[in-house]
Amino acid sequence: MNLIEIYQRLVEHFGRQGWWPAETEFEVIVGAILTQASSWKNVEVAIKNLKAENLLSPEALLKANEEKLQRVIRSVGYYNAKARKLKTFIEFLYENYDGDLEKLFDQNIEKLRSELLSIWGIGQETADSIILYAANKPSFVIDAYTARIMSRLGLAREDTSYYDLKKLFELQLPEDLELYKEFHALLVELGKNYCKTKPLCDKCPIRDTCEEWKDSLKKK
DNA sequence: GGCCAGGACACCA
DNA sequence: TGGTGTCATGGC
Repeated sequence: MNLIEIYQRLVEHFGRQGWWPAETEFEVIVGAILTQASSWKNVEVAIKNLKAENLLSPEALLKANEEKLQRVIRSVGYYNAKARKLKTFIEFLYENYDGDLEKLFDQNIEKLRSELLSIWGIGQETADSIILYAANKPSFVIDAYTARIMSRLGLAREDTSYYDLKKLFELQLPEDLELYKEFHALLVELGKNYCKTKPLCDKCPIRDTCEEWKDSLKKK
C-alpha cells in the first residue's frame, strides 16, 4: 500500500477536511504558533478572544501590549512563551517586509522556509504549516501524529528525522498543493481518532496495512 | 489524578 | 546530534 492509496482510504473514511480552519493568512500563522504542543480546542478560544479584542491583524499585534496578549491567549497554555513568539514574528515581519505578508511569501519555498526558520519560536512544523496553509505553496507538514502513524504502519523507523519524513512524502506524492493540505489534515484526524499513544485500531480505516496492528494480532 | 494535546528552545555532554 | 528539562492550560 503506497501513500496515495492510504490517502484515498482516509478521504473515503473521514471526508474532505478543508484545512486550515482560518479566515485569513495571518490567522493561519497565529494559529500555527498557538497550537504548538496544545490542543486545537484551546487555540480556538484564544483566536476568538484575539478577534474580540481586535488583535488579529499585523498592525494591531505589533502595537499590542505583551502582558495583555498573554491574558488573551491564556487558554492555549505556555502563554508567556507564545506571546513572545507572536511578538517576535510580527517584529520580524515589520523589520524585514514592511509588515506585508505578500512580500514575505513572494520567494521560493526553500528561501521562505529558511527565512521562517531563522525566526525564534518557529521550528520546522510551524514553518511548513505557514508555507502550506498561509503562503499556499506545497511544503509537506510533518507532525507527531504523522511520525507515529508512519512508524506504526512500518513505513518509517520511529527515529526518522523530521526532514527525512518530509522528503519521504514529497518524493512519493505529486507536488500538489491541495493534496498536501488535505493529506496532512487527514493524518491529524487519523491520529486524533485512532492512532493515539494508546491505539484504538478496531475501527481504523487502514489497520489492515498496519504492521504494528498485525504484530499485535500474532501475539494473541 | 495522571496523561496528552496539530512544538520549540536552552543547556549539557 | 542527541538526550533531557522547561514552558502551562484544559479535556478526558
